[in-house]
Amino acid sequence: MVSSKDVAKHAGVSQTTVSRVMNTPDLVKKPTVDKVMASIDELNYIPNGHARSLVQNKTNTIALLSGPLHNPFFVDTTTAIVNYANDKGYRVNVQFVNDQKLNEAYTSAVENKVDGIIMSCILIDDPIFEKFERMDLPFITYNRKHKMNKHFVEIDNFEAGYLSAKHMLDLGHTRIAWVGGPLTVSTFNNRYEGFLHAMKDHHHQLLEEYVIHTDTSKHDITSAFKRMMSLEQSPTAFCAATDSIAMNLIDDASKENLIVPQDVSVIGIDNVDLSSHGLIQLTTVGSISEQNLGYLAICELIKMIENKKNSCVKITESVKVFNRNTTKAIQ
Amino acid sequence: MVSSKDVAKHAGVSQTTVSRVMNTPDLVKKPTVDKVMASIDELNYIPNGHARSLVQNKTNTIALLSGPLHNPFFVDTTTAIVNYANDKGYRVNVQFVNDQKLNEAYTSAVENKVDGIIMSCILIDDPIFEKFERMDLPFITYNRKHKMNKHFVEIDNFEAGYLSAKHMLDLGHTRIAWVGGPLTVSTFNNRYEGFLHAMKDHHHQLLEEYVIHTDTSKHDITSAFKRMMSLEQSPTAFCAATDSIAMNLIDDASKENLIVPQDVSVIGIDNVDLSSHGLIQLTTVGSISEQNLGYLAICELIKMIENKKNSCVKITESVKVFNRNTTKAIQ
DNA sequence: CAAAGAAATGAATACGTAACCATTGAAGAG
DNA sequence: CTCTTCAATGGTTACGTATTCATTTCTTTG
Repeated sequence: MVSSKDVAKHAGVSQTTVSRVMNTPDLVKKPTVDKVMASIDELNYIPNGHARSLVQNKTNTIALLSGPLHNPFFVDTTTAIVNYANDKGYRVNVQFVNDQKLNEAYTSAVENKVDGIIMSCILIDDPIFEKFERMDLPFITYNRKHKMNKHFVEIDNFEAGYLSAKHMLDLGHTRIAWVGGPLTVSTFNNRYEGFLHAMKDHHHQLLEEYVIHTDTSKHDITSAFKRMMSLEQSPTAFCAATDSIAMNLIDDASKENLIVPQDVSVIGIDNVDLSSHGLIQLTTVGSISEQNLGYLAICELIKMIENKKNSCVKITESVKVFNRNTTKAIQ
Repeated sequence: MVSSKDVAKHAGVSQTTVSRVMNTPDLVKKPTVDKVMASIDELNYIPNGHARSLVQNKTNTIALLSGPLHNPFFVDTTTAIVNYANDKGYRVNVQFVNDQKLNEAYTSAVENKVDGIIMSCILIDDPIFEKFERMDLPFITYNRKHKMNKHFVEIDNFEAGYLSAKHMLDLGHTRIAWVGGPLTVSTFNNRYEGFLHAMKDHHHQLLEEYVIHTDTSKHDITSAFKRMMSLEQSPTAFCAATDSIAMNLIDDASKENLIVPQDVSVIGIDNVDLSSHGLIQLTTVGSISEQNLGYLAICELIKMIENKKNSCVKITESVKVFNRNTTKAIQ
């Protein structure tokens, strides 16, 4: 492996000068620069990023701990995050984390001395939160948040759940189901709370069988759908906690030869890019500004890294219903 | 920052012993291990991956240069690649590369001294290919391949294009269009060749206006679609070079109030996960084994890294038509 | 023309780890 | 009891860079 010392020898200068040519060429006389550059080309020299990181204590790398891409929400956020970070000169280490392998992911990120961590996957009372704070390692969560209520970007999840239920109630539905996720996650928790609150505000009694908190796996969602549809009084409307769940439900419905929205109405939350696709046209609740949460978060994270400002980020985007073709008034 | 030297001092041993406790604890007496571990816990010591990489010349990091995630093909492959690599103990640096920023992506990967590179985005006669070979840096391409015809995993693209056209011909279509991508990319090139060959084999004359090689952007595909549909004799069947293009075409059609497959038939290539979704049911051509190309590629890459075997990987998966609901016989 | 200051370069060092070689002490063989 | 072997540990160095400080050379100015 050819190092800056090799280049120095070849060019007849000191290693220091080679380093200067790479980083602060203004401090080096023109002919020297040319000489060194020639040697660099000839020897095919490529600086070693690890050596640099070691001495500078800066890696230009960010760890992204994302949810799985089969959820289109994470497709949108991952794209936004990686592209913005790359534009700003940061590499991104991506991991798709299920809640089990979380600790493994944390340590991998920390060992690698990343400059910052951006993640969706954090539990409400995850102990890692304090660790990061103690380590003075910039980090931010998007979509989910920690009970400490700091360093997050989210949509107004309570309001989203509320609007979701209200939309169905306004359409005259009375048999309204909730298909959500684990309540240990702030997102699902708050959306469900909003849903409940809307039902209560409209003096609407909620059947216990109409509420299922899945583990968000396709399999679990399908079995939830089947269980509800086999009830004597099956739901006519499904409020899904995410667009991903909504799309799974619609898939399930179509495989049972049910037509959406004629037979059942489905509404999601997130307003994922895919939801506006011609074939899908999912009615959903999403940010009014239509700003990508991942984008908002990575902007803030990079600000934190570069300004070293400790200002505490708390962003909650307002939401509205995007009325498309998967919900319909009951006749 | 607390280093192994600090731990050593705190535990009253040498730095060497601390290193041994971390890596080869069998060589250290039990009480010593315990003492050191206690210090590690107390001081909150975390080893520095860069220092390790520097001395070992091994980073446990792989660079993934993927196409953009709005193409569902790359959603599937990225998931497979990242998860498998993580399972095997490798971190993955992901970049979503457009063909312009390719060189930037290369150098970022090389500077970071990754253990290997896995990429989709390579042009047929990309000079980077030889560079990697000269550097003795393990790498593999998936989906696309280089003219050197080495280190790749692909489906039988020629056959895929052939079957795509044949499918439409068998359904009785005569006005068959091709919507593809840049011919500088092996994938598009070979698929188009296959398409042409099928047309020729069936003595079918191809109209020039029925062939458009887009830049694969949504905008470009839409304008291609509009251009063709405004022809006096517009196509009744679209062979799309990828599922992503096919789904865009279907989206365009629906926005012009055309019904697929009643008004126009559309077939894709890739058999992306999303294509079997209940709402989409895209007819497409894909690998018979239904193995994810990204998975196949990352397996091979890690073998190359760990065995240091120079065996030249060439995998071409056979294909078949997955007949779903977006194509229909002409009456 | 001398003094002072600025520009250009080099020598030495630190970053944190793993690996190599050296040393110590204990156990076993003859 | 001595010699050999082995287990356990420590001292030192290398990895490749950026940085600090020192030195040399050039330029400016009174």
